[in-house]
Amino acid sequence: MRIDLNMTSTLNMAQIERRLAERRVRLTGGRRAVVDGLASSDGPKSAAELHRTIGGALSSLYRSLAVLESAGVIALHHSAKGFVRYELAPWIKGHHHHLLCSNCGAVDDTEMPAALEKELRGIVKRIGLRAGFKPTDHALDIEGLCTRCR
Amino acid sequence: MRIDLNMTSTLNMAQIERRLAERRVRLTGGRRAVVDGLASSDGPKSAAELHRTIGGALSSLYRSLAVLESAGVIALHHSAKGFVRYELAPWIKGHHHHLLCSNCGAVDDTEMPAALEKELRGIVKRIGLRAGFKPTDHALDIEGLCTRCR
DNA sequence: TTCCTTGCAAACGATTTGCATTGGA
DNA sequence: TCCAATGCAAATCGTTTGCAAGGAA
Repeated sequence: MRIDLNMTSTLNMAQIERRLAERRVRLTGGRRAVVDGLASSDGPKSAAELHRTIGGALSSLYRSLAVLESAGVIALHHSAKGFVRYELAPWIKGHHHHLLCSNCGAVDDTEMPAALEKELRGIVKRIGLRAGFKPTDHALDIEGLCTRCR
Repeated sequence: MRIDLNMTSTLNMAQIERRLAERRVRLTGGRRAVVDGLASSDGPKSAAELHRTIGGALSSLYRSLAVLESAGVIALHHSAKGFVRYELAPWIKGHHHHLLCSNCGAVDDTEMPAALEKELRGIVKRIGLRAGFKPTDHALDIEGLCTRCR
């Protein structure tokens, strides 16, 4: 489920720039590299993976990630194996779920058809009612074998 | 080394003992304390939380966790905030999902009614078909406000 | 005895922080 | 100019490992 880089850089990049400007957060070279790196990815990327393509000081990368996260531009994802990965926030790349390959460790995004997503929201809502819990978000991780490994 | 014999079910404990015996893994005091600590919990516990009640050396606790995990008695859970928590394996406590409170950080287990769980399995299966992915397991984390915080 | 487990301390890897330097508005 | 961003090195945090001592079979 590859995100179209051009679409992201034309349509969404303007939104990202506006959001950062509103919060007086500068979109520096390093930060833009992070956004681009994540926008052109099939799924969430770890700090180390980003660092491999971006270069520069690791600490600066972490600082960029922290700034972008608190500005709501990127989100953290914790894989089943405990790896921390980063991805563009849902309002940019859309609500989606993750396919985790138990063989090769790959994490891929998957957008669900609206009907399925609606059904899932219904389930979440009903669980909330049952448990006296007020759901605001949900994350469905599916583990199994990816296209390449099965 | 404090050993708490507050086990949820003698039945489960017998199964656990049998499984460990089969694999020639000794159920020592420290390991039993881990199992008891997890059995008496409403949700997954972090190593630090377990250590607070169990005592002893932290490294021994981690070793107990590793042994029990490779014996299939406990499972790891990575919360949305990146905290690693441990819980009894699904074959002991049943398949369930997690309610994550975004206010107080609590993680609670929730077992879904069979009908809902079946519906969820259906969704997972259909996503797998769409993406050419062969699902073996799934994890649904619901974020929101718990009973106490909402 | 001979494994296996434990405790302690040191090592480790990922991430964070202090501080001096650089760079853009 | 001035404040924010960067690089580097040191510090920190959770977790793991080496090794010697303690216990059970």
